[in-house]
Amino acid sequence: MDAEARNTEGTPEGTPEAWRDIIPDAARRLMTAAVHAFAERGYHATTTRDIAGRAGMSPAALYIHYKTKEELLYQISKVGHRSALDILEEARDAAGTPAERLADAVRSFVRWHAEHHTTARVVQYEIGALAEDHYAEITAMRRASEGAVRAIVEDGVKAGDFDVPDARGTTVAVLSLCIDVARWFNPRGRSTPDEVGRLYAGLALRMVGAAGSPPPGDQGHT
Amino acid sequence: MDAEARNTEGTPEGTPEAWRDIIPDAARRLMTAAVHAFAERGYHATTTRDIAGRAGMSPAALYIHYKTKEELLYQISKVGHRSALDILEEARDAAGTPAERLADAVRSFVRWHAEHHTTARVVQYEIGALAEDHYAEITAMRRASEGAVRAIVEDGVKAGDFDVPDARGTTVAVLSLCIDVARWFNPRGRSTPDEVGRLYAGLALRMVGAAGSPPPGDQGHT
DNA sequence: CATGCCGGTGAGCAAGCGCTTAGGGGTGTC
DNA sequence: GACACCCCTAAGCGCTTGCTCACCGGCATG
Repeated sequence: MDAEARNTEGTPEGTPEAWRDIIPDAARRLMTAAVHAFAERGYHATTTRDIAGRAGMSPAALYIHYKTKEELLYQISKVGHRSALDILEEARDAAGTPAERLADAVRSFVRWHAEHHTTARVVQYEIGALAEDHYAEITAMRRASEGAVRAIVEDGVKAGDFDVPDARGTTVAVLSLCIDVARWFNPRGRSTPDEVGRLYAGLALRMVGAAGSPPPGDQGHT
Repeated sequence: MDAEARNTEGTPEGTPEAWRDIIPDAARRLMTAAVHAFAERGYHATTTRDIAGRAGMSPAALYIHYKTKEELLYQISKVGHRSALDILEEARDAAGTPAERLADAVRSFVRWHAEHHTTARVVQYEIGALAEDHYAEITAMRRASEGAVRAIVEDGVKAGDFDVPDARGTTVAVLSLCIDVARWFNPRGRSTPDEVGRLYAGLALRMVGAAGSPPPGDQGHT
């Protein structure tokens, strides 16, 4: 037995809302089956027989809805990155001080990575298995994500609210911190997605030297 | 062509010092070949023929020195985790204030992940492919790493130097930040391992609310 | 009832996988 | 020269892989 097989989900975590509109039903079932299989074992270690089996279908059924196994990964990556990017762009365009917008971005981005850590793991760690053109497309979305966060950070610097000598490096660090949640988060562990989100929002504010930011975890809606 | 194949190293990054004492020579050549192959394509996508080919040998030669492909991954994981753990424990046991020790830990831990990002990628992202007993052994070393960092953080809290409401969560965040360097670091990118290390040491000090910590990147030996 | 089509299956193909085995060439010892 | 030893190779075994293809039941339509 592989170590990854041990890493099973307590709850199947449901289906991200973004997948509701994937029809027909069989295509969606195959997609969620693929997400769980890819997250547990990795793309290359997952067989098309495994995916089809989880969806309660024969191996051949997969190819009625998807041209190849790689196309399945591509669709998952696209939907996942779209969700993540929406979160960050919404925070970037929201009203409020830079500190509020950064905290909001980190809180919801982290919460997404924790709640949908199965999807997030595939989205963040399996892109290397994409074909060249698909890889380029996804990379563009990732650059857009970084741009959204950097915009908030630079707003804060301009307003004099943040103290950041290296905006680009600090942005990478903040995003990196959020993304890595997908690697270690365990739904049966000590903290809920909400708790991690609030802790991390506070940590991010400290990282950018937000003036008078309270200790991490103390700010928020509690 | 896979996206991973695009992710080639400019310089082959040499061989971590820890591998000097792996003999015979052929075993070491196979090991470094495996590290590069695993880092580029992932464990499951790498074939034994590929590893042997990179080492300039026939596929069968691999099995003279290693029982299985998995044992190769296990040896790499063990050597890599040993190096990383040594770095953190050295910083934990060093003299100096908690702030100095934390900065030192983060700086050298990050530098290791950037300089040896090929090895680090395998060490951090392929452990799921280990067999059950090997996985357990490596997991113990990872817990020890977390313990070393938490010890420094708790020292700082006790001394009144740090302001950390959630020591365990903050420790996870700091370690997570460092580890993720292996995922995004690019030796042909904007920053050197040393620059990232210094930036991150400053960010970590801010995360723990170290009293009077200067802006990240400004402290250090410059 | 006949027809066409959508969404599915069972069987299987060519290729590639991890790993084994029989054997061979170079070197040191006597 | 005979021998043993180590390191390595050529060939290939048994199996799994991603994917295909001939076929079929259920259902709407005329």
